[in-house]
Amino acid sequence: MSSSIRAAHEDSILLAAEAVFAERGFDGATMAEIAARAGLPKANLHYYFATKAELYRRVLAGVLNAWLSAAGTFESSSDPAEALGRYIAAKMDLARQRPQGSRIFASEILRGAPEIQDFLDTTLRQWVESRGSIVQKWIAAGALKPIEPKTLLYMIWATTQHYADFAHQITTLNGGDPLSDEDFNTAKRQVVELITAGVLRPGPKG
Amino acid sequence: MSSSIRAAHEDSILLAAEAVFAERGFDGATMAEIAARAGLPKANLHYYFATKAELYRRVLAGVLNAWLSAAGTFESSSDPAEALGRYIAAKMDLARQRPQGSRIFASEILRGAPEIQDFLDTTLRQWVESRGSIVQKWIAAGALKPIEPKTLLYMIWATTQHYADFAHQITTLNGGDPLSDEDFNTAKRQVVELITAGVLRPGPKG
DNA sequence: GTCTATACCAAGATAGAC
DNA sequence: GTCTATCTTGGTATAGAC
Repeated sequence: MSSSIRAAHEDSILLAAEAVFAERGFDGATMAEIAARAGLPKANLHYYFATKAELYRRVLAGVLNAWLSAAGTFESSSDPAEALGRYIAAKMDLARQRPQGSRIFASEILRGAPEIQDFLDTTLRQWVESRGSIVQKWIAAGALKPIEPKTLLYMIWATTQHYADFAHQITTLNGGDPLSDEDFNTAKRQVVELITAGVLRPGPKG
Repeated sequence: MSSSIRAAHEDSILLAAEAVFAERGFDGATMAEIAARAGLPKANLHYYFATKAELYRRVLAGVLNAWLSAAGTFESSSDPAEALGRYIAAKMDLARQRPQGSRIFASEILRGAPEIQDFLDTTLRQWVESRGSIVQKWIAAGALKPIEPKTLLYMIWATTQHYADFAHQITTLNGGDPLSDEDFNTAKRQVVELITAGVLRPGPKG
């Protein structure tokens, strides 16, 4: 490794930045707090990342990568119920394992997506088009009820991401304790069942 | 009216503040921008609202009132399908008519609800408990599939609020144009059908 | 190549004018 | 009672030291 100090410091800064951006949003986050969590003097951050916006973009890149990874689980190969169930489960797992990423994404959209408009216009749009076609195909085959594919996708995104973005509210309504693994897994199963039961056409085979 | 100047200025400030807080979040919003939109010199705002936080709290109060208004449509009187459908429709209408309020609420939860923790702990918690009991009753009566009531409520909140909170993403995926009234009403109908079809027990009567 | 003292600016709040 | 010139703070970024 050519410069292990740089690599190590960049890593700890990115880790700290992801946490702070998730908790405070872009404007609420301060370089001082990120530096403190990274264990570095605040002025030092600007040596590794020229501006706050650049650091934010680097964090966002990691978030979008994780999103794409989960998005890849939506496959046309298997039957609709299995494909949808797998995708919903993957999105629930992502919300559970990387809640900070989901919150940063939500915050970015709320602000009008100044930094990820390109991602929305290209990658996301193509993904929605391709998966929308798959849903249309399933509908045409009589496996799903007729529905605008985007309505289904939005419901899946909204519901799964809610467990990350509104975790604070969920915790409050859970008596102040974060959802246990057991409760979360129950929710995951019920979300999968509720959505699939809602869209699957009740066929002759039941 | 004892002081119409005060009343008029407070109103325009609150209106401007709601828009700016929704677009930029608490930290991103500036008194200068709020003042500009309200058509007042910036320093003047502090005469009507001592601090930025106080102005924010006043805006939040209006947002929570609108939420409560929609929440009141969840009634135990009618049958489950009708009650759920009515509530989901009311939440969709709220998201359409007051998207800024939904965004401010989302942003506040993302930040850990520093200003509305009391609302979550008291009003919201009681509401969830009472409506959860209704859902439990419907399940016991065999009208709904067995499900944790909160899972259902979270799905309704997440999906309906998504149309306000992620409107920018939805617009992008709609080719750059905001959803038309027609498209939105179609989505509303499909969301109602999808969720009710997902939770209603397929009874002998069909 | 790595780090820090310092500059500069924007934003919220106040003291005091009208 | 209404409004504004001014202060202060805290935050990003830089110029320059080690």
